[in-house]
Amino acid sequence: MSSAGSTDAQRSFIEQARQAQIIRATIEVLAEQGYGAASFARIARHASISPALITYHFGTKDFLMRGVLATIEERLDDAMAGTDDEPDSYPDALKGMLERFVEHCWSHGEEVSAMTEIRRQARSESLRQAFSSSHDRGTAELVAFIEEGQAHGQFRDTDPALFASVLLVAMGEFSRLRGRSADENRRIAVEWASLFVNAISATTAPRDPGSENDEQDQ
Amino acid sequence: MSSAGSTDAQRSFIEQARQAQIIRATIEVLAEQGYGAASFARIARHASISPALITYHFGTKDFLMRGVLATIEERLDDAMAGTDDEPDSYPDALKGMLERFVEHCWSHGEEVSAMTEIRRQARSESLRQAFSSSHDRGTAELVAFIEEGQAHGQFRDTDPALFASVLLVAMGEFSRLRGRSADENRRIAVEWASLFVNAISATTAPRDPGSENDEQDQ
Amino acid sequence: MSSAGSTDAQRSFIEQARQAQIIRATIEVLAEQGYGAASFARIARHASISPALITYHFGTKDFLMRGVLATIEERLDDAMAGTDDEPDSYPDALKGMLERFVEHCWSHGEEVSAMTEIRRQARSESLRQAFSSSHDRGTAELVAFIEEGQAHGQFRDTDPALFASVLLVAMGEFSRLRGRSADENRRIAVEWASLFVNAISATTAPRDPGSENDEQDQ
Amino acid sequence: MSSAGSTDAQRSFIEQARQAQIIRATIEVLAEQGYGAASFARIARHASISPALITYHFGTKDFLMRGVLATIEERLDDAMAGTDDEPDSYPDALKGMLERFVEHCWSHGEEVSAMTEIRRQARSESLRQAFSSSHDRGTAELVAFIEEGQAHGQFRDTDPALFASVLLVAMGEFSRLRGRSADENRRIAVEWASLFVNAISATTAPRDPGSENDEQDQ
DNA sequence: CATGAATGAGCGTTCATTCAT
DNA sequence: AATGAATGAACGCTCATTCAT
Repeated sequence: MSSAGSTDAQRSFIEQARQAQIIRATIEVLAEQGYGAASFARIARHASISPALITYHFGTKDFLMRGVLATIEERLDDAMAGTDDEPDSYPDALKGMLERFVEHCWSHGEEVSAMTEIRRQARSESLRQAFSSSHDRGTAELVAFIEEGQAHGQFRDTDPALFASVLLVAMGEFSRLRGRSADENRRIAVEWASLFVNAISATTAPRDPGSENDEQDQ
Repeated sequence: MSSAGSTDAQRSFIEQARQAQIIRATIEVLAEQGYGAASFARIARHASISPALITYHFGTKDFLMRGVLATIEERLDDAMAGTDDEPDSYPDALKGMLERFVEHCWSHGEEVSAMTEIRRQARSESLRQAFSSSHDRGTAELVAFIEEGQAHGQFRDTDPALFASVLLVAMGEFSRLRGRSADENRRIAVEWASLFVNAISATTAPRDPGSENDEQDQ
Repeated sequence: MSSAGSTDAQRSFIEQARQAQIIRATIEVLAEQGYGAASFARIARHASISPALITYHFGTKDFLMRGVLATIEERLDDAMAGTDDEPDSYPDALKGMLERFVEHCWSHGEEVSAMTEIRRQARSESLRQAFSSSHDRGTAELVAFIEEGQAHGQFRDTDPALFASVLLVAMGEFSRLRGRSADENRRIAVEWASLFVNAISATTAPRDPGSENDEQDQ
Repeated sequence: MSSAGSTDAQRSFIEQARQAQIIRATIEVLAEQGYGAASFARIARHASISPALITYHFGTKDFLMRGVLATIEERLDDAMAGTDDEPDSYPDALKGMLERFVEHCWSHGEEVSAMTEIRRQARSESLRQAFSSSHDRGTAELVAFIEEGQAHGQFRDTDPALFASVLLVAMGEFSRLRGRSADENRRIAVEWASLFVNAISATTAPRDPGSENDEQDQ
């Protein structure tokens, strides 16, 4: 920690930088050309390095993809975490979450595309496990959230697991919806989010006076 | 050999039969093992023919996939066409359409899975065009239908193109939602369809004067 | 059998010819350059074909090596089989066997060298099995033969299994012993064979009158 | 760094220690996993060092193997040297030599295995030379010894060079003969040695006084 | 003295495609 | 109409070796 030698840190730095560079190149190739084109040769060409360097830093293609995946999911989780101030209602909370997701899709579109590519095509057991575990976790959180909202009468009485599945699928495909301008993108985001918020929100006399009390504890 | 007149027809018949056989085998391999495994060798083994025969009948892999696609889409279109008796309302019409779609997904699951596989993985320009053109056509029809429903006050006033896109994406991914029993599948189908019908249907007294205030807090 | 079409036979002929050619090339590379150099690329270059053609005909390197092995062992077994006229005594029978072996080593030296290379280096389970089964069979035959000779008092009372092992090892390495001329080779062969015949033959007054009767049933 | 005078010696010491360590690790990998697995990476992992360090100390793989070989042969030569007290007869001397060899094979089995691995697989010119020169030297010594024994009438009148070759080959392969227990090993060793002693010794009533005329009938 | 970083060559294998038959 | 034979390109991966530090 206090040792003068920067060798360790330096080495670590180089390795981390290389790994980050390779992961970035992999994401770009995945997003632009698809999983089928994401060979070591193409990724390496994209990063202006030798294909063997990828093996050197990641061992196998499987490890590379897992590294890519971990990076992407970490950033996505961060982006989805949201701010500290709690929204007033469950629908608002859902809306906020969806909008944060949309925001991240646009600011880090390549990552989401790449993640989708890996999910769709990866046949290795370890990758499938990685996906199914993160998918299950995401589904579980979403289901719990929906059930809470239903308990408060703010969400329609529909099957939470089904809605969660549909929503997650829609999120997985959202990056395809792209407008022609930033403004249009913004409008699309808002409408897209409200589409699902509407679909799940309780309908009859929603949010009208007299039922405000059920929003207090959220 | 026997009758000169039947040569042409015979050839044509044999050719069609072969192409159909190959397409069937391709669909099965795509659905069961994924695009990455759908090599000529595997398809040919599945059909008990020689790999060269696929090239002979389709020229390139791209043409094969386009042929597969055309076949699948044609059957899907037929299935979606519906009966002649018009439903009473636009929401009912939408619901009927979605249910026909779901029905087709289950009765021809392999085809829909295969179509999804091709859409996801195919990177050739011609296939992308094929997809985007059929997507555009589908979107256009759906948009027209939604606009009609909106004009009749039966559909909520949302962006028709966006809703169409979301719905088409959801349909493309629907085959993933699969329950554990036939009964559960039926329930899922009904809920899934009504989810989107609800999302687009005009709510009772939607947005009429007196409830405008519910948009204020977002 | 009587069908006019020669297609089947022809196809089979081409395939057999190619396989034989590849096996021959493999044997040559193995004998001249060793197992480590016996890559598909080098074998193919040696046979003036494409490396992929080896995979086409043999599937995997393991299958190729097993094919090579089967060919070599078949020819060796044929050569060792000997003639129909039985020798007079066990030592003579042993001597005849060893001389036939030596003869084959020189007329098919490359094959024996190649077999040795494969045996030494092959790490695949299937190849090891192939070798150990053929080795066990050879050992068993030899042991039985020695025990018979011992029972007739013509072989020295030594451990048959040990002698068999030593002899098999010596045979495996025999191809290294090579003189400078055909005559010298012939002399070496005779001396080499008699070395082991002497080592195992019963010493005290062998084959002198009075013990002739024990040679009758061999 | 501390004392200028010890730099040279220190370097030399460290260098020797490193080289010895690497050679040891190489021998172990060769004996346990075979030549094909003896890559720099594996050797280095076995020695808990970096692969580059091997190149640093030995330059090329060829030099490394030559170093390994020299070490092994030196130890083997030491072991074979025997004690100062001369045995009574040439057969006894041969027997003693073979038993010393066997002893070394068991106490330094890994080295002998490693040597065998290198001999079998190494194809570089320099290594072949190293082997053939040591082989020639061994043969020459053995031939001289046999000729001496023959001159004293204690060894059978057979080709000394051929016997030497056969014996050296048998020694090279001896490490394969391994029993299931220490006792069995001891028995095997004795029988193995006496097999060759018998094969070369003058036959009837050998070595006892008054039977020197027994060389007539062979 | 020692190593991490990096690479070009080579490995066995799969692939879509060509072509003579 | 159909296929076996054949190939070049590409794949993920390991290798011995180089070099800056």
